[in-house]
Order: sequence, then C-alpha cells, then structure tokens
Amino acid sequence: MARPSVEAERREQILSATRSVVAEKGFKAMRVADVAARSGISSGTIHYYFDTKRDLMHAAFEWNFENSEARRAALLEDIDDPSERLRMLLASYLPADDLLIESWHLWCSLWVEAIHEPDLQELNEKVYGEWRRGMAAIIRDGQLRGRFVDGDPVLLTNALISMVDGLAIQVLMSSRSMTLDRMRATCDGVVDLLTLPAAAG
Amino acid sequence: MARPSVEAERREQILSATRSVVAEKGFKAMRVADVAARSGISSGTIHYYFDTKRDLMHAAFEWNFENSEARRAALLEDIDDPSERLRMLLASYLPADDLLIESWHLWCSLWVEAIHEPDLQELNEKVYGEWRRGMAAIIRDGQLRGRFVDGDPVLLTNALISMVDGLAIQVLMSSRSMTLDRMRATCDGVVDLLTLPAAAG
DNA sequence: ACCATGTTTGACTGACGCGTCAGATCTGAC
DNA sequence: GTCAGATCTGACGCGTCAGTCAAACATGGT
Repeated sequence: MARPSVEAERREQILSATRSVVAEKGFKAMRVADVAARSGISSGTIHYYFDTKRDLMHAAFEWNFENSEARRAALLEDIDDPSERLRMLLASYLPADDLLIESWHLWCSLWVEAIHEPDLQELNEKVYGEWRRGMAAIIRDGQLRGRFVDGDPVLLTNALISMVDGLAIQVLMSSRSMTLDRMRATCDGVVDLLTLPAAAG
Repeated sequence: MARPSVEAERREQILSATRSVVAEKGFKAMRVADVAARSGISSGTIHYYFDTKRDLMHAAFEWNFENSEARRAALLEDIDDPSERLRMLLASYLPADDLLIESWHLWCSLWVEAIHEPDLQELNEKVYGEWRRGMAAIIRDGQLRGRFVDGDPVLLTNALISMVDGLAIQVLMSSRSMTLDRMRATCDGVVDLLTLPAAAG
C-alpha cells in the first residue's frame, strides 16, 4: 500500500455528518450535497466511500446503533438494585442531550424506512432484540429477588420498550403535553408501579 | 352555480387514494402521479383540488384522523365495566385490518414529518389530546369505582398511549418479535396489571 | 525522479417529478 | 341552441439531485 488508509476516519466523518443532517432536516429532505457541505468534503468523495445514498443511510443507521450500545453499556455497571437499574436504563434513553436527540431522529427515520425495506427490518430486529434481552434480564432478576410485581418479563419488557419509543416520538415532535420532563416522570412512575411497595424504600 | 359541486366527492376520492399510496409506498416515495393513477384521475385534477403535494398530505392526515375518530366513537357505547372499556379502547387501535393498517402507516408518516413541520405538530397535538382525554376519563372512572390501581391517570394514560404507538410501529415493521397477536396480548396483559385483582373476576 | 496506488474534486448528465397551462369537455340555466 | 362557469386533461417546463467521470493531487516506495 502506498499510503496509510484514511478510510476509517473519513467514513466516521461522513457518517457523523449524515446523522447530523438527518436530525436537522429529516431523512426525506437529506441530500448528499448537505452531507458533503456539513463534513467539509466534496460530494464526489462521499460517493467514493458509499456507492449510493441508500448505502450511506444504512451505514449511518448501523453506525449510530453501535455507538449508542457502547455508550450505554458502561452506565449500568455499578448499580445493583433492580429498581434502580431499570430506572437508569430507561433514563439512558431519554432524548436529553444533542447526541441522544440526534440518535432518536435517526431511529425514527429508520422505523419509517424499515416499513418498506426488509434490510432495515433486519437491523431493527437485531437492535430491538438486544435491547429486549437486556431489559428482560433486569426484570427477571428483580422478580426473582422479590422486588418487582409478577408477570411475564417478556411482556413487561415489550410494554416498557414500546412505551419509551412512543414517548420519545412525542418529545421529538415538541408536543406540549409530552415534554422531556414529563417523559422522565412517566418512566419513573411506571417503574414505581412495577416495584413492590415493600421493597421500594 | 351552473353545476352541482362534485368537490366533496372528488376530494374524498383523492384523499382515499393518497392514504392507500402512502400506506403502500411510504410518504417519501409517494408521487402525485401515483395518486392520480390509483384514483383514476389525471394529475392535473389533483392539483385542481390541492395546490401542492404538501397540501394534499396535510389534508390526508386530517381526513384520516377524522375518519378514525368517527369509527371509534361507536365502539364503546355499550360497555360499562371500566376494565372492559379500556381493553376495548386499546383493541380498537390494533392494526388488525387493512383500513387500520393504512391509518397507522399514515400516522407514522405524520410523526416523522411533524418533527420538522409545526403545522403537523398542531394536528398531532389535537389528536393526541383527544385520545388522551378519552382514555384518562376511563381510567379515572375505573379508579373511582375501585377497579384500577391508584396512580396519576394522566401519567397512566400517557404510558398506555405511548405503548400502543410503539407496539404498532413494531407490528408495521413486520417484526418477528412483535406480531399482531403479541401486541394484543401485551395490551391485555397491561390492562390486567392495572386492574385490581379483587375486581378482575 | 518516477511510479503505483489511494484519494479528492466539482462539473456534468440524465432521470425524475411537481406544478403549469392552454385548451377540451361537461352541465344546467335561460 | 347557446352561454357561463365548473371541471378535467396530459403534455410540457423547469428545478432538483443522485451518481459519474476524467483529471488532478498526495503519499510512500524504489
């Protein structure tokens, strides 16, 4: 090889710009030229690393997900109490800072695209599955230790995850009846509901 | 007027075709020409009734919502038991037939568009508000009659509605881990969780 | 110096699709 | 029958944008 490869760095640069543009303008309105402008790179170079706009989007979705997972893993390490673990896990999804908001934007775009694209459905399946496994484990553990109400952990997990998704959408839409604070309160309230009174203190 | 107005009929025809096309191809891929083809009307006529593609979409969103509300109102009339009322209300949102599926498609498109369009945010606000009021009333009533667990009815309502939204998205995406049946079971399971044991039988 | 290879550029092309428009057609009133 | 106004048509103009390409540039090896 004549030169050290800049590919990894350049791809990251492009994907980050993509996420930013999608978050700001939405997937539909995103243009390759926008990504080029935001990353300070010519449109030709974008196509040098990603054949089509669709490839670019798919890569951005995947990259965004991997980033999120990595960031989240560290959060739960030190917490033992199941109720607190669950609370913290839900809190980690709140669209509370710019990065998380951008991620949610991307995630919503993914959903709508995935409805008509099997490739993206696979990605959703993978992400949703991992998410579900982690949360179900916390709930199952809490039930075994007598801290949570009874009930199928998988059912509870699906209910919680879907709730978070639905809440986040409303927050992203700047709904007056669903602000970030209200979303936080709703998540906490539901955890309270699942936590057994005797063990709550 | 020289002729009886066909406007109402024609608009309905166009809006119905719009919903159908959006459900099939997604909002991004929808073309005015598609709507023309599906409704058996020339593209010129579409623009005769709707100035721009955006106007058409907005009208379709609004029309779809009004239709849904009307259909739903009748469902709850004969039911008295709060638990059953809640169960039935949630069930009425299941993407269980073609019409409901199309409505959900439109609804998801609305969300993603609304993130970047204040006009649509207003529509969401209105719909979400009405939905919320109806469900909160059922929950409050059930609590007064001692059939539901305690807890802020508004908080519970937001949790339930968001859950339904999130579940529906996964169903629309043909998720293997969230089928229509599973969504139904999840809704029922959560109603069970909110219903007091003594009153459940 | 020169080459091979990796990288970058931005002007260009070709397809695509919204919205226009000039005229055709239909309907009821008189 | 004729007229006014409503309705309808489909070809076309025009801007937009993904993707191409030929040429330029950079870098490290020899």
